[in-house]
Amino acid sequence: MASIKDVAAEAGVSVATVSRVLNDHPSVSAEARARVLAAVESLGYRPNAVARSLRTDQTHTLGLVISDVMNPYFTELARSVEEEARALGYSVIIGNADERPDLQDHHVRNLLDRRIDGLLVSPTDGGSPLMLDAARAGTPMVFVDRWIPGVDVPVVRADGRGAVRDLVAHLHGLGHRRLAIIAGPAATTTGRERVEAFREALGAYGLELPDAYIGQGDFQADSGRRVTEGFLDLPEPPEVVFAADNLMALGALDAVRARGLRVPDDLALAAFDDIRWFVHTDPPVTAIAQPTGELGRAAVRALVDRIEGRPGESVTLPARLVVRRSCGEPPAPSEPSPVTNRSQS
Amino acid sequence: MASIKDVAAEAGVSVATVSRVLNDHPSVSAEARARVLAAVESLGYRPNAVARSLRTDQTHTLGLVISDVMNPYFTELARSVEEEARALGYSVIIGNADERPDLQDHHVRNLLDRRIDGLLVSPTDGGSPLMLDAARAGTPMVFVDRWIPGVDVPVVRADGRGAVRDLVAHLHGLGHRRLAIIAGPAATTTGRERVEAFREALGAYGLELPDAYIGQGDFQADSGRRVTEGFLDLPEPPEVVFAADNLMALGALDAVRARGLRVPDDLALAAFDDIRWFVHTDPPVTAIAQPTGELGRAAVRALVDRIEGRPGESVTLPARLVVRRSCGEPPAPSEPSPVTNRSQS
DNA sequence: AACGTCGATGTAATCGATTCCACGAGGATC
DNA sequence: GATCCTCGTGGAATCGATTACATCGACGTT
Repeated sequence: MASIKDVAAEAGVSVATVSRVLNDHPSVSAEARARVLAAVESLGYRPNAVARSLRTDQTHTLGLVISDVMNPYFTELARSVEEEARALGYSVIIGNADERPDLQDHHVRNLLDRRIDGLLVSPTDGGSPLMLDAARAGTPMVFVDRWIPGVDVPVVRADGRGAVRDLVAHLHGLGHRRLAIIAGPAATTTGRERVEAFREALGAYGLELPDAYIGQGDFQADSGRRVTEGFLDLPEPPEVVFAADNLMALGALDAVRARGLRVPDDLALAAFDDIRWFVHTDPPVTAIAQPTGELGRAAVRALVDRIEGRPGESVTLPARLVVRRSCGEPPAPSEPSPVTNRSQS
Repeated sequence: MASIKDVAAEAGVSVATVSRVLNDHPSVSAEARARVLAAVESLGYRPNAVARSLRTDQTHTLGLVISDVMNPYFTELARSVEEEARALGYSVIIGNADERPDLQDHHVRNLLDRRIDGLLVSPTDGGSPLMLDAARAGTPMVFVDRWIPGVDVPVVRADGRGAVRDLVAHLHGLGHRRLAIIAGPAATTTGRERVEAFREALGAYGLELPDAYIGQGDFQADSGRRVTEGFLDLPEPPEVVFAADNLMALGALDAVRARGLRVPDDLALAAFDDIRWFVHTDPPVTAIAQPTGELGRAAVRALVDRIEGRPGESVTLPARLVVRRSCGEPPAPSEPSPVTNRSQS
């Protein structure tokens, strides 16, 4: 692979001049520039990003550590992050923690060793010493979706409180009174908050959230199945379960189906996180939709602001309820299929 | 951030000794080793991977360029790739081409600039000059899922021919005679092969695949919807559509639903790629399942073999048909729900 | 006692870029 | 005509590691 020296030799100039051409510094003669460019072309030269990074101490790379790539929500987040980063001249290295704190640490360490310019994290747990140290040491960092309280790092996330209230209103309106939740890990902010929001919203209707109706999940499908089975075995099973993420909702669907029961007749279901497939499940699932793409983009902007010396602000965007049929009663004409075109009728 | 010099100073030895300790070379005294380790600990020193890569000309990093992160099939592939790579001591940088050749080139260039040790590609098109050059220049490379004919690069993929034959047998057995396909881009091997396998399998039953029943899709949901609408508008619409990937199947489902029609009564549906959600769609979708995880792992092994100077072989694994209800008739007891437990009856 | 060997260590070159500094030529200024 | 910029350029230091080579003392062999 050709290096800058080869280009310099080919063009009959010094490496300094080649470098100047490549980084378009003003003081290079048109003639030298042309010769360098020709040499670059003929050798198929591409600057070595490793060497450049060593010298400039910038990698133009962002690290993104997400909790679970197999979760469509995070996939979409990752995609929007990469898009926005690319637009701003950065690339992204994704680390998948699979909801495991040890793996999360592995990736954070790896990214730090590679001297990424900044780190975007959706923490799996309450925060490992490693991550806290990195934040304290001044690594530009932004939390997205989930965060760690007490750390001075901007947070970009959705506030689901309003949407959860809407959901509970919807459920109450359908006559449901025994409402249960499949919670996420208590070590995560989203795990705790969604339970709290749910409890609060129930309170507004004079309803309780008994311990037996709080199932401990881990944001993975299997836990959703296990918890749902537990609910169904209760002497007085709930009428509705609210899964704190889409994978646990999938697990709940598995459990209900395995018993030969039906949603929503035997058990109603709602989920946090809306994904495309929820439109086509049997029945379509009522869900709380986050502005995922916007979150990813805002997080990148905040991080790049930090990296480039600007403040970098926290952002909170509202989530919204999308009513479908999994809690009972057809949505009336509340969600007509967007593709239906009745203009010619 | 502490460098090797700081460690050397703190331990009272030269940088060479520090480096020897870190790479556990034999000839270091126990005493020196202890002092270095203590200094490393107290400074929280971590070697700079950028500097190390520059010197050793290895990054211990694999590039993975996939066609579409939002496609669950590729997500699963990416996950297994990362897992196996990690086990072998490599990290992975993922580039998402979004089925766009220009984006694919962007990522390949970026990865090459970063001097990744090897490249895993699932090409979006017939092969850009950039990728062909890289292969010719000796960059360790392996194609996964899709490939480019005429390039001397190992290919790791699934052979769907047998499964497609099984599918056609199943459809024929259900009485379907007018079978259509939503094809992938002709520029991709999987795009072409699936059509060919389908046509061949039909031939075995004396059935034709007329041009009108070949819809041109691009592996994205929207194209599946568009093509399906076209099929439904035909004077003689097909009885079955076979989508060449899961996203186009999702689009087909959208189209059928938008018209107020039902699967499989009005139109039967089958898909290439099996994903978890297909169990819970309305109706559950009959699909061809690839051994995705095994493909990802085999691809990494082949690539690492190449990188480390061993041959690195092509691998072809069989896909298999998973019958559900989207083509008509309940699966009889052919696919009992795996969770159903009738031991106590 | 002289020599060779071996183990532990340090010095310095190197990887491929960027960038500070010095230098020479040419033009403007007085 | 001397002085001073400005512009274009090259030389060399630098980033943080790895590693070939040199050095030196201790020890074993004859």
